[in-house]
Amino acid sequence: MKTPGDTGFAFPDWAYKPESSPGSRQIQLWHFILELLRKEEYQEVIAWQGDYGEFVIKDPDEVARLWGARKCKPQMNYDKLSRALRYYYNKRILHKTKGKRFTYKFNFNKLVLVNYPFIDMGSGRGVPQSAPPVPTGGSHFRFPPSTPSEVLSPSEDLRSPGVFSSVARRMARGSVSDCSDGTSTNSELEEGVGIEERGGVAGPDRTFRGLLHPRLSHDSLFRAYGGPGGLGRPPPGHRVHGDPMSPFPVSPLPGPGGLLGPTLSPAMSMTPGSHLPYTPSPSLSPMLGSHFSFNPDDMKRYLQAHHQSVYNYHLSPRAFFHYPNIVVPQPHRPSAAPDKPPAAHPPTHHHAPPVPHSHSLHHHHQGEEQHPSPFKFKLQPPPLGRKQREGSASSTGGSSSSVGSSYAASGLLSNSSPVGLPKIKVEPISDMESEEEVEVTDISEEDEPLDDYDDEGDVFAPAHPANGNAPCTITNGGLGAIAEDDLDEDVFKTPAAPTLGPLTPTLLGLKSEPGPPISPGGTLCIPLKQRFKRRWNEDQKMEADCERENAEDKKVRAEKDEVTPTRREPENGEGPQKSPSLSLGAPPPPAQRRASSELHRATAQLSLENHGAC
DNA sequence: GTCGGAAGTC
DNA sequence: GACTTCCGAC
Repeated sequence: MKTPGDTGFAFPDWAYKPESSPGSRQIQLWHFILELLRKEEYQEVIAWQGDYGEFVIKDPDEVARLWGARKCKPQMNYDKLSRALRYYYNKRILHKTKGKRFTYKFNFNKLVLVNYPFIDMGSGRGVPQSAPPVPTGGSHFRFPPSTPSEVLSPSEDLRSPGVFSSVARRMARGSVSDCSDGTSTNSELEEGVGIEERGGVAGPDRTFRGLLHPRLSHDSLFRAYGGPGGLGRPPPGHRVHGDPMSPFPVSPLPGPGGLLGPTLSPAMSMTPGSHLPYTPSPSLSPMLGSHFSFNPDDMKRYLQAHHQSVYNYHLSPRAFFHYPNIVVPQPHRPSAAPDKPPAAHPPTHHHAPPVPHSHSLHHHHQGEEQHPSPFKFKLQPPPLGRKQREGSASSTGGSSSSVGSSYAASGLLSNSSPVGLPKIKVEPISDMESEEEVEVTDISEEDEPLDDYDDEGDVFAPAHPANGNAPCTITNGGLGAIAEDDLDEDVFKTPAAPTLGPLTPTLLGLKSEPGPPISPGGTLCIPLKQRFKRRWNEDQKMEADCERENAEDKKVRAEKDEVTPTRREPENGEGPQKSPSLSLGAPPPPAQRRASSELHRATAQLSLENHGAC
């Protein structure tokens, strides 16, 4: 059985520290697992096994019990604990080793990133105090050296908590539970770290500093990996080509028996293909060559890229908006570099300027649609939603390739997309607006010709004053969501039944445009033109009827006139007093009615000219 | 044994 | 947010 000391399977100290659990003041399960893994006394309970980062829970019940003790959950059992572990799957912190019972594998990529939310990326986000140094600017990201003697002086060896294996050995004692005393969530580990740090660096960011001794230069730190030739060259025997299991284009981790040995975090190499769906970054493409570089800039770029891959499981453009210089290659990894637009990504583009943050991009997007995006995106299009699939099936244009090309060409889901491009769902700012967006899309598809898509606006939406582009404006977040799996179906599908409510104004404004608007009172407000037309039809019909009646009337009158020739006078006098159209029961003489119709017609025309609409 | 949804807790 | 609890499905 391997012990952390034997195998070197030990994580950096930050990984064991509860405060390195972002967003949680309590110890997290993966921390606890690491904690157990590093303690020899629990080797019979849980231990590293197999591939790097892989561990097996030898005694599930005991692990559950320990976990329950730590969390003061006496009812804890392996079923529950394993459920918690399974939640790590989605977080890419852990994954299951299939076919091996009780065997899991850490994804160090994720752990690094979780604990290195570092990359400032211009967002102003600070590095957590508990986080180790990160490869930004003057900081030197450091993975644990293989042995203290390789890199560190004896004093450094003693002081640097970065020498994980030695630390781990010394740490492997004491209680696991913090439930009883409540004084420490990581008692013995913190104790150990504290011991070291008492002799070394203290302070709120002691871990950070502790991991990066001031005396350690970048060169000295990475020469261990770079070999005698300095940076960029692996030592003899070191694997040169990218380890598919490694987060690095060329793994800093040697294989078993490699030069660096297992003192590197066991999980560093962990997550292969499924978690590394692409070559870290084309901007690192020089690293794909025959030498590996731990150049901090390269590291930074790598980690930036990987930051995306891990945090954004499906290369959501939402995140790439933060790092627009990152071009995500298509699956054919080796050709990633040639895929790059040379002009946009010259080799000298390594030292990319600070990438604009999402906010600035947002701004940019809103105000400068006419300008081609300076950012080069090469993102896979989101999976087609149902509606999209149906649409593409029925239409000749809008192939999936055009989706991709539209993404790649503009870098933004630009409204300047030519007709024929697939209609792009724009993620709303809120769920509520999502509903609106769906409506907008539906409307535009069904009721509006493409010509009506607003070239000036941000979305494909009918150019209608009631539309109101505000909710349709693409935000960086909104755009990003296009590629989000979880949104794909929801966003693209046609809502079963539009729910009125807060959406009503927008919906009505959009949907009702072709039809008659609804008056505030709820009655249909028939357009004036239509009303006059109806009136005209009525008049025409009435006129025909009246002429028929008139014929009979004449006949009757002729008969009556023979008897009472003066009876018609008063009847004629009633005519002007009654509108012929309002007095259907007693129609005026034809001439009068004709004059009335003419009057109506003239009135209608006049009204049409004077009034625009209802 | 493993998985993941759902609801609940803190 | 990070589990915990329960549970049905495979």
